[in-house]
Amino acid sequence: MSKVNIKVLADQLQLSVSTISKALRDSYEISDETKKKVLELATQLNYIPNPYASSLRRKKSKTIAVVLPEVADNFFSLAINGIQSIAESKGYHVLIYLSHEKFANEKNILEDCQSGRVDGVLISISSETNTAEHINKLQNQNIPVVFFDREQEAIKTARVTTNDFDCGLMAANHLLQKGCRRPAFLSISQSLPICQNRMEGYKAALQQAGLREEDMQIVYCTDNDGMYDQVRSLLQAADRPDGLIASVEKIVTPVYLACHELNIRIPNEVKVIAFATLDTAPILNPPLTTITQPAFEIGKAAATVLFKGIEKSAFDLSKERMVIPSLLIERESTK
Amino acid sequence: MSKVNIKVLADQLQLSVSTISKALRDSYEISDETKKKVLELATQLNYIPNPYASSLRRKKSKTIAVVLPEVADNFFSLAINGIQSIAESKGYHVLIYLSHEKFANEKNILEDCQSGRVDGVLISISSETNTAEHINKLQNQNIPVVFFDREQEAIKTARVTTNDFDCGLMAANHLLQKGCRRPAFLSISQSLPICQNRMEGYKAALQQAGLREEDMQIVYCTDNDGMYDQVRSLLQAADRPDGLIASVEKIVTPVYLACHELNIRIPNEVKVIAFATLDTAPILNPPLTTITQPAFEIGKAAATVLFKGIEKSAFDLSKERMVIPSLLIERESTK
DNA sequence: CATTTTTTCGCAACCGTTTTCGTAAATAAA
DNA sequence: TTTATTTACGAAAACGGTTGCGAAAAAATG
Repeated sequence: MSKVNIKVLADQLQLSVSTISKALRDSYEISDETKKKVLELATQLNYIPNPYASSLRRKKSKTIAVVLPEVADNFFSLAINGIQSIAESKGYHVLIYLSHEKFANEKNILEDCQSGRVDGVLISISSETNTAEHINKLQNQNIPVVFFDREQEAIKTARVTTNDFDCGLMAANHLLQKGCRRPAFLSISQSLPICQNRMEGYKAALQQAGLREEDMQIVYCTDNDGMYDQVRSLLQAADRPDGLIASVEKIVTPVYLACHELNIRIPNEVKVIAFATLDTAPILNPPLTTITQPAFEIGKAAATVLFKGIEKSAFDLSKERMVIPSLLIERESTK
Repeated sequence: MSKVNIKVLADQLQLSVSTISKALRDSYEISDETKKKVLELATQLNYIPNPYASSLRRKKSKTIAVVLPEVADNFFSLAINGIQSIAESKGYHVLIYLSHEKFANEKNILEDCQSGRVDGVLISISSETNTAEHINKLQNQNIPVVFFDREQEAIKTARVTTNDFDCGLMAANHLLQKGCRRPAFLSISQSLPICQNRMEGYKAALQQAGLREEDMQIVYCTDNDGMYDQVRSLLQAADRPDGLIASVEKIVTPVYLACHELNIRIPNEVKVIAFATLDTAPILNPPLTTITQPAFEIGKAAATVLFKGIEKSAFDLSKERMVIPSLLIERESTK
């Protein structure tokens, strides 16, 4: 209701609008005396500057966009936490956009990001995304983009990921070491580097162990709803695997449910390891061995490097590539 | 780099800036012919309007704020999903702010929201919040505020919650019916209505069953990190409860861990029921009986009513009070 | 053909803040 | 005292759209 802006302050203090503005920004051009008067009246009248007017003039929005496939996922919500913590400390605001794993959505979102609404973009691409143009367009507008976790390989910019290949290797080796002879790999996308790299690690481990390519089972659970059925039929097959690697968190519940349903005991009949940051992992039945990604740290690191790109446009993001290792936490599901 | 704005379009088409603007907004004042030309050039040059310039003039930001205690919680992330789905359909953008359960943070956030940055606010208050002024200030600036889940009772505005009292009653009755004689209630706040209401339901149920006030055990787990220890010492006490009601999701893991650690079997020695939207509930050890809140629907409903308040300022939010019931899903933990 | 109405567009103010530049007064240097 | 410099402020033009109003041209009406 009050609509108190700089003009109101100026009128009441018999000063010019520009003087008020400078006083509020603590300019050297203004005397300490008037600065104090301005500050006092400002707090008294509860003056709050209009960010959009400021953005318009300064061409800085003090806002970043976070684009992700979904938010109901522990990895992503922890990453948001990390991002938010950095953004807050920098005085930035965070817009959240969800692609719901659809390329078309992601494209629309990035298009909007070209408007000047945001100073930079943090993105974890959708599982459908396998082209780069829509991201390139953003970069052409001089809007820095940083990938976290799910990157698009063709784009030259900073990325913060975890050691996916190594973890794929570790996960598979862990299963082999625990006695699995035919572990399967459950993926959600043929294009996502995280899935591909984890899978390559899996393949490498199996190869080193002397298994042939045709003995490796890789199942793509692309359909979110059909996941349970896919896992179920995999476990009902004659040559069913004796180990499962869930490449992302959301595969865990279908896997456990299918095993319970089919009376397949974990870890006796099938061992399970999952890439997940589930905090319920230790209380599952049985407790789940996880490759736990440092989601919070990834978010923080990605935001930190993004702000470097935002704050000095000379900064070359394309050289930045940070890998924060995940941890294998052994629990009952692979005992 | 391109910096294509309305002026560029105007120059290239030998038209005035205002004509371009009106054409883009499909004004009746502009002929179909020129509209077409403008649209064509606009798409050709990849013109994207500056939202802040528009916001400044029209005094509409097409943006809402979502203020919540934390995002790494299934309830809240699902609620965000619901909110986002409505916002997206309305062409609105969503700013996320986290209070981390601190009143001071929440206050700062809401202060910023008075700037004109957002057209409305959806909030689930922090567990520390027990005053109303900071929210009132927002309303005085004519910025509609809607509560979801965690409301502040002194504020007159719309709220979307679940049937907390009934669920507290249901939860306690369920335990009683399953044979518990001394169920305890685990809360996180003395001021949050959700906790209070659920607790009142619990008390009512126990009273109806003939238990006296002094036989009711109510434990406040306010410290996030100390939760495990608190639960542990509760379970080590001589008069330890034979049933536990976790009033919020994040209490679940500490409870299960403490029980496992102390070798207290669920449900034989202690039955557990929790307010939670955990999708891992069915695969916990043992599967967890939950009061499952309709988080997504609450988010959707809250956003929907907020937009009513935003779109017509005549709309009286204070009368809106929607209660979306939760579901008791029985599983092994209370068998 | 004169007059009224409609169609189509441009001018200019405006949203609230920032910033360049000019200038009067105060102070310092000559 | 005169000149140079510093201090402290104001006027006005941005930033990129939006919108009320006026007006010329075209169409409709009498």
